[in-house]
Amino acid sequence: MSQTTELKPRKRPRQRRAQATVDAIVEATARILLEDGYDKTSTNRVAKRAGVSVGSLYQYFPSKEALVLEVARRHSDEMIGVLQQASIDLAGEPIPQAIRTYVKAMLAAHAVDPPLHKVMVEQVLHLGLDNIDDLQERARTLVSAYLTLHADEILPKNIEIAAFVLVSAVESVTHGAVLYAPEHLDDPAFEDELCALIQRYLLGSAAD
Amino acid sequence: MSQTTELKPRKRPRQRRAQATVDAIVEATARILLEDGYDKTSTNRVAKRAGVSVGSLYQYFPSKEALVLEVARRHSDEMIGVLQQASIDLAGEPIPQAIRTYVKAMLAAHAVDPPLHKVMVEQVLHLGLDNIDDLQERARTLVSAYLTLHADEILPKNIEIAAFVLVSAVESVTHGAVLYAPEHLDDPAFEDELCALIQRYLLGSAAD
Amino acid sequence: MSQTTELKPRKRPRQRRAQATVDAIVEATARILLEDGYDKTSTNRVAKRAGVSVGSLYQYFPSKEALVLEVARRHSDEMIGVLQQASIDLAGEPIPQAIRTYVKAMLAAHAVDPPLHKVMVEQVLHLGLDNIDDLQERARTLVSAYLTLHADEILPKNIEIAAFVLVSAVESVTHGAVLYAPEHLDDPAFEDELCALIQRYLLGSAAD
Amino acid sequence: MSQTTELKPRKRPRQRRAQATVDAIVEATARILLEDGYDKTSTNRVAKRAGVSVGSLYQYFPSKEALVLEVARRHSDEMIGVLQQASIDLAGEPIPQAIRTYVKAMLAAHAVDPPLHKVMVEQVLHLGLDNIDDLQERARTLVSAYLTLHADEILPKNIEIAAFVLVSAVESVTHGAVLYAPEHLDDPAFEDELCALIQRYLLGSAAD
DNA sequence: GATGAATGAGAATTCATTCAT
DNA sequence: AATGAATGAATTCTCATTCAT
Repeated sequence: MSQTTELKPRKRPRQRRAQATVDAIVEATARILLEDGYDKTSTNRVAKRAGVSVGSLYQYFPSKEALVLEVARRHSDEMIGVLQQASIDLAGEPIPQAIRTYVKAMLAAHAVDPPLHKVMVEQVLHLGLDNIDDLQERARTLVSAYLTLHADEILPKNIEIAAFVLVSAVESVTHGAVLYAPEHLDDPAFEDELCALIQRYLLGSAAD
Repeated sequence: MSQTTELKPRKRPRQRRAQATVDAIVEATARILLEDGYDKTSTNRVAKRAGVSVGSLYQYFPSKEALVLEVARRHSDEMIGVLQQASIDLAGEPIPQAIRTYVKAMLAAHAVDPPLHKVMVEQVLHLGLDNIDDLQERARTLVSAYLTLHADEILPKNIEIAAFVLVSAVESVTHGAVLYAPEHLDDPAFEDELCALIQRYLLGSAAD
Repeated sequence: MSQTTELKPRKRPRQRRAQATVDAIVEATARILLEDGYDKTSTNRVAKRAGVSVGSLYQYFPSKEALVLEVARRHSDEMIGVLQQASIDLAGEPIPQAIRTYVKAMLAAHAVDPPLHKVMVEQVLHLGLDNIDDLQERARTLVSAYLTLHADEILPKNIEIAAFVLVSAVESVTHGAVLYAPEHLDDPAFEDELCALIQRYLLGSAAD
Repeated sequence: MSQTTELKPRKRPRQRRAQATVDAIVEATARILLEDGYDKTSTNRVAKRAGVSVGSLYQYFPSKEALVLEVARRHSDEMIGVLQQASIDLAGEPIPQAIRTYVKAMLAAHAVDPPLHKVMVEQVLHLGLDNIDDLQERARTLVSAYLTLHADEILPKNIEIAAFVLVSAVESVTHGAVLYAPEHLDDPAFEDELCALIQRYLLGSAAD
């Protein structure tokens, strides 16, 4: 499970034509990953689907893993982008509103491309890429900072554990909904319930 | 991602010697899975490690996937066993105690064999086996039943959503601890915090 | 030029069928090497020519290089066998006769399979196999020992250098004849001339 | 082993800048050849190392082989240059002195660039280039001519064979020293021994 | 029942060479 | 003249699976 293979993209495309090639390759990878999963995603097939030669693929990506990693990175970046946006608003908000912002952001992040997200989690996890955890790590940092600022308003004493619990809980509930119960995602009752979970955890039932 | 391959073990071993063979194969699989991950777990290697010929392996397992699935099934069975045990006690307990029982059970279930659990999740998820979700499904049933019985004592109105949220939250926090923060597992403060999360979610802060 | 690839044969064939397979593979390799040289000797082609599958080839040889090395080893062994035979006779003979024995042996060794020898030297040298030098090394040891015993009968004072010069000279003249002037090989005058070269080097012209 | 590829340099560079480009390419080839051997010497890599584009490389060399051949040709030319120099002196010298001149010249020729020489022999021989033999051929001509002039002063009767034996012997002893025992190259005893070998071969021990 | 030799489709990857810009 | 993106045939090697012994 060690990583001997090179994982970083090989060279930056300089010409516009090259950038188009790279994009086509990455998109083809994502599509095949979605259709048939990691094991059946062969580099030759990706190349053919992208309308380029395998050679071109290897000009920009040193290995199949690097290629898939790039797909993961792009997806992860999009999800993180959504979170980042929220983190700005959130900072100045009072707790109940901040909770709502946070939950909405996590739901929105997971809504970016649920099928792709599912593939990343189920098919690509074993590559050992940290992109997926990236989101949680950033969320943890964000929440930790916020809770520290509001330490005397909340019930939990150990902020580190609280942040871990809170982020894990929201992530997994959201995540579970994406994977197994997508109908919950559009249900406002579901969002409310998640907010309630956190709010009571942090503040007790007083706020209700 | 469709499943064309046969997944069930081929035939029950009837003689004791045959049972020993099967066990050796399954254990060798688990060990190799742990050491090198799914991709590097080849049937020939498993056979050699188990001290039998590939032919024998295929006498009992119709495919590599079936083999890995059996490892997953055994692991899953153990975890579910732990939960089952708790579900008996839990039924008659008042909410705060039931929560404690449930959380302890989930922590215990994840403590059965954390490294193997990690491998199952990271390396084997993509086989599309439902074993892993099995635990959650059973937990959901259990929790759902319990909450229905205590419906008028708890804050959440929609029991289905509540059960989903609660089970997902506990599972993922536990799970996250197993994978990324094992030090939390032995920390009683961590267990307390998880109990607090649920208790306040169900009852508000009154119980504190 | 470093050797990261595994070079030793993978596993000994145990059944007779397997031994036949291995032999077929090695012989096919030699034939293709002779016909088209190292670069065009592909493992798939060898397998097809040997009437087996590539898989079988890789069951016994871990790499293309290992395969070619085995051809070299077998060839080298044959040549060394011829030398070994002579070394027994040679030990007890007086110098002029020993020279004749040695020269005859070297010519015979190079006559084992001249075309294959040529291929080994021209196509396979770059693998860094020491088999080829093996012959010279053994010859050097043999000559060194003999010269030491007869040290007071010969002109050269430094036995190590004398052995080096003598072995190199005979080897290369023989070798050169094999590669570029095969007509010399059957010419008794050529053999005589080689003997003369050594004899005068060791004893001066007295012996003529 | 037939040569379908074009081997001659494509076009003479006319401008000085172009000549510099060609030189850079050839030098880069030599360096990579030295570092990593023939197989790992790719045209793209050579181009990058030379600081030009592959396209430019193919402007001057029609194939990889042609490129390597040019390196060989330059090296060979240098070695031959050394020999040529000696051949002028040698012509008028008496035998013992001529032998010394010849041996010195061969040692000097092999000292031009031993590592490159080794690469040429070990890595490039299989291209079937005759450059390497060039040196021997010229040496043979030179020696043949000299021996013919001095036919009645020497022991060997068959001048052709004598020249072959003599040139092969000196070449291979020198060559062997370059490849496997470079410490001998600077040892005057080694040079003396080589001279002795030839002198006694041609004249008997009288001259000692 | 067991063995392990044999299979061969298929995967990843390279690299000499071309050609549009 | 130069560039470097693109090509794709070809190569090495793996591994799940079968089947004769």
